[in-house]
Amino acid sequence: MASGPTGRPATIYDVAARAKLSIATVSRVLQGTGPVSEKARTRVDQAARELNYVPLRAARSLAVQRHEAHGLVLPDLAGPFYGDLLMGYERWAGEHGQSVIITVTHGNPDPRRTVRDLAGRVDGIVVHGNALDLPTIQGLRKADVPIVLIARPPVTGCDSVRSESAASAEQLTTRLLDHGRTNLLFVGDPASGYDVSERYAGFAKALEARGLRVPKPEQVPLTEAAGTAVATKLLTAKKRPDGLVCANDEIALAALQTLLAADVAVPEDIVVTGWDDVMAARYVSPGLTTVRQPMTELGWLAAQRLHERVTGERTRARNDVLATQLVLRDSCGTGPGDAAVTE
Amino acid sequence: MASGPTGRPATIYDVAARAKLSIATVSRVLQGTGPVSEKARTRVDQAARELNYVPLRAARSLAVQRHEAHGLVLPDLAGPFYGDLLMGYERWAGEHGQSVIITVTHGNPDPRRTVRDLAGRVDGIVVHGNALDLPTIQGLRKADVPIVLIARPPVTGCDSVRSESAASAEQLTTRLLDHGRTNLLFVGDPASGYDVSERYAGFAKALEARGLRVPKPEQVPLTEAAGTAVATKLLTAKKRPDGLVCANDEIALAALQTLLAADVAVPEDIVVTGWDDVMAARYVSPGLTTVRQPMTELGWLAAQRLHERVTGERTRARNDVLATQLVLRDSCGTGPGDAAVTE
DNA sequence: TCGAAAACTGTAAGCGCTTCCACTCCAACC
DNA sequence: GGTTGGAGTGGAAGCGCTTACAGTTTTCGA
Repeated sequence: MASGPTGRPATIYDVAARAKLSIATVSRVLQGTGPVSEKARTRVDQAARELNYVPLRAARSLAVQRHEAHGLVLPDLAGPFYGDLLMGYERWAGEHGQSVIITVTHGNPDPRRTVRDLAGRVDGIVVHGNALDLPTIQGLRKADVPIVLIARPPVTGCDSVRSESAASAEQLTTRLLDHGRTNLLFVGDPASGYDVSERYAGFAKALEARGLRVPKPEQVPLTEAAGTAVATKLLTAKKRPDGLVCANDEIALAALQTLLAADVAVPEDIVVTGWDDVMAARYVSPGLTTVRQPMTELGWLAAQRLHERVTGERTRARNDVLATQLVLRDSCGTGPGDAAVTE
Repeated sequence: MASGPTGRPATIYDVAARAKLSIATVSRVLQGTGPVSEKARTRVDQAARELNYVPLRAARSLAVQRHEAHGLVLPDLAGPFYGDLLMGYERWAGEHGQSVIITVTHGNPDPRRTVRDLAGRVDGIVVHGNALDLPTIQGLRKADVPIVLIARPPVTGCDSVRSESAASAEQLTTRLLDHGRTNLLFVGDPASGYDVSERYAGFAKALEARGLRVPKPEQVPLTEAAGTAVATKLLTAKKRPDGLVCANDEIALAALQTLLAADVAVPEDIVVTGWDDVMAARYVSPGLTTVRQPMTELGWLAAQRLHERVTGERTRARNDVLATQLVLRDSCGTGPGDAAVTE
């Protein structure tokens, strides 16, 4: 039997009737709240099983004023790291009985409306990068929606978690300078995200520390196509840079490939670095020097922070910054051999 | 002002009071149902904005007996293709006003309970691969939960979508045989998933068609570590295979790398093929011959199929099979040069 | 000018759960 | 033997929304 007497899905009333108990007792058995006799417990369990009873969460949510669900708003889902982020998030959520509802804003005609709708079915929202603009986030705050930001500058009243970017970019750049590079180019648009802007800031800081002029970044999207295009352009440039500090691995890999195909020696003529440590970074040769972010931990932590906010166990905003890891491979010309930090 | 008069979030009553209208009219304005005067519309819109009103979805779900949400149950989130699958799914769902709730079963102590809970908050469920065992799926069917299966053999009463596997595996294997390979090994455990078992079946069929003995598969997990291990073992084997047909790119890439590091020539001494066409497959050299699955379309289609079921616009089960694409690169020794199908 | 239909609005009855409160037992204690 | 109190249970009031139905006003044709 798949349903209640009316043919529609079984409700708590059907279970109560079958167990010859009140719905109050059924609820107590099913939720494990309040005292119930052993007899009641078995009768309810059996009735529920026989009726294939599935409690309607909407009714419970309405009654307890809690959804036990988190909203996760991402700009996109392309690339490997969103998977890791999600994995970390889902792990925490799953272990703590929270559902995760994901929403992608890229390509969405009306993100504000979508997110408002989302807010109505979750206890709090996590926003990654520029999935949402600031006014929208502030609008949610006004409606008292708990919010956690990932890879975004802190906003009053919101928690945030991100991975450290500027210092590692500076460290990476300094390392290239130490090994004799004099004409570095940053590839990737700092405006495409807070984390990217921080990477450029670190890059710039390293140059400034040496009293070097800071070149304008190559403001291209963070895609393989852009990497190919930039590298191609450089092949015919008058004064070619001797190093590319790329905003992510996609750019770096495509550029690297393009340079090699044109018989430019990497790392001898040009060094190339990326960011993210995607799988392909380990498989190209020369191996791509890059920076690994703890995406899984980031997701895990964001879930935890949001839950603290939802339950009210913490009210002061927190801004966490997780450490990244410089991964030295051959593409930067300083090899893992003399590495300060290796993988 | 962020909330109703009581300090708690604003409800439809608060909006109605502020707009000096009944909640019925407010509902009609907000949902765009029924006739409403222009004056009412503006008054409601303004009141809602001033109160930062966020409709509680749980209440609506309860009233309309519909969640407007899909559940997506995945075994895992590691690897790049879940991202693509999700992207496709989310795209369809987003365009049709459906929320997506994801659940990962791998590592979950009590998947049945988790999924039962999920069933209470969605209109239907999509299950990928062996995220759930058959009894659990049948249990959901008994409770009249619409179900769509991805990468699974069809189940009575459920829709399914998957990508073609056996024929492309056969085609790939045949190609290797055509080019003189005589001792192929299938690497990856067919028991790890229906799609993998199909790949092995296609591999076997190609061999049988030539009257060749079908070797037992190397029953290892679909990971880089396994690829490395298998390759390492082969290095010292008495009779080394002259080709590895790997169940996925992870295995293939790791094996390829290991062989090259040991000075085994690929493709001359051993050919290697993978499955999935991950990004790294394009960046290794020799490029990895592999099979590309339309993951995004798979997700997109699954969402559509589920929705058809939920709305009842279709009641007969459908089993869709999407075409895959053989991607020939240098690792299989037959190069893109003489390719029947290229990328 | 009247009447019927159309346009608009409000009342109230749910949707399926949780939980406060009241009530009934019955064992344990003075 | 009466009192207390805890365990177990049921009645009933919501939670915030949608919508059938009824009521009121407006419009428009005859």
